[in-house]
Amino acid sequence: MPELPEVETTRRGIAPHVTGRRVEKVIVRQRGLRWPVPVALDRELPGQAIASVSRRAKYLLLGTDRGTVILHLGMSGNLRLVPATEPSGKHDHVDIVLDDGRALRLRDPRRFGAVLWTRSDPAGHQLLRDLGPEPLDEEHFDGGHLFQRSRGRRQSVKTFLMDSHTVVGVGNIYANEALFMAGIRPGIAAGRISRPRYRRLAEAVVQVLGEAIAAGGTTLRDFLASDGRPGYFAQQLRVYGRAGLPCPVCGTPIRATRLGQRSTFYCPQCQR
DNA sequence: AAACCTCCCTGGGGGC
DNA sequence: TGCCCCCAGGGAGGTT
Repeated sequence: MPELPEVETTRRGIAPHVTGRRVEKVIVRQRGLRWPVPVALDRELPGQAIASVSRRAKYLLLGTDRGTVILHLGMSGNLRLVPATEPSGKHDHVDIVLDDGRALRLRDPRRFGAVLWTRSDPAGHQLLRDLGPEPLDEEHFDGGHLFQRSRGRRQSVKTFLMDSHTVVGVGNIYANEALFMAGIRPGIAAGRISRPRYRRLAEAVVQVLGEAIAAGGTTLRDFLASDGRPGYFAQQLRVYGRAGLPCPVCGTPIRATRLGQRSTFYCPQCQR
């Protein structure tokens, strides 16, 4: 499941190979992703040089002089660099063919991903403009930010943390992990958590995302880095998917529950 | 406004 | 072996 670390792993993998390359053509085999892949992409991207590969939240942005490709991996997507002649598989929906004989290939079995094209500043795009701060941006994300934003909120702290208006890029896996590391029970009302505890939570978010990026992301089923290799962070998960197994700190069996329609895992001893 | 619900999609796994 | 049903999940968009 691509969360921020998986998208960042992908960005780092493709950036050196893609930056400065010219797009030869765009092949769209399946236009029906989360939103239809716009025809303007096939019309306007070919001939353009890719000037930058950046990330905002879980969106990858390929910048050119003429516009920006906005890419989202959804829940099951991966983006790999392959020889352009490599036969496409069933769920290989879009190829961006480069001038060196390689292609950026989007595979996304569940088709929750997106490939969009915008001619104007992507930061002002409807999908990006209302997003909260980047978790790895020390200037805008810290415990004080979480504390301030959560005042008066009665929703659970886990749901609050996964809301992209609070902070971007923290999906279900890393929300579970960060709350464990901070010793906070996921179901507690966001507005009732103290400033010091939010400082610990912000630190845990930064730590777990950093660890996951260092491990190349988490591969549960579909995620592959741009070179086709899986991420190895799944082996380091402390609570996610570990219902009934011993807590890595105290040995108490991990509990599973649901919050906001999402599977939730916590240690009843370590998290209060 | 905040909080909750629904929907998009496919493959894998469990039950029978 | 095969069928059916449920579940996973990001996040926009709608409803209460």
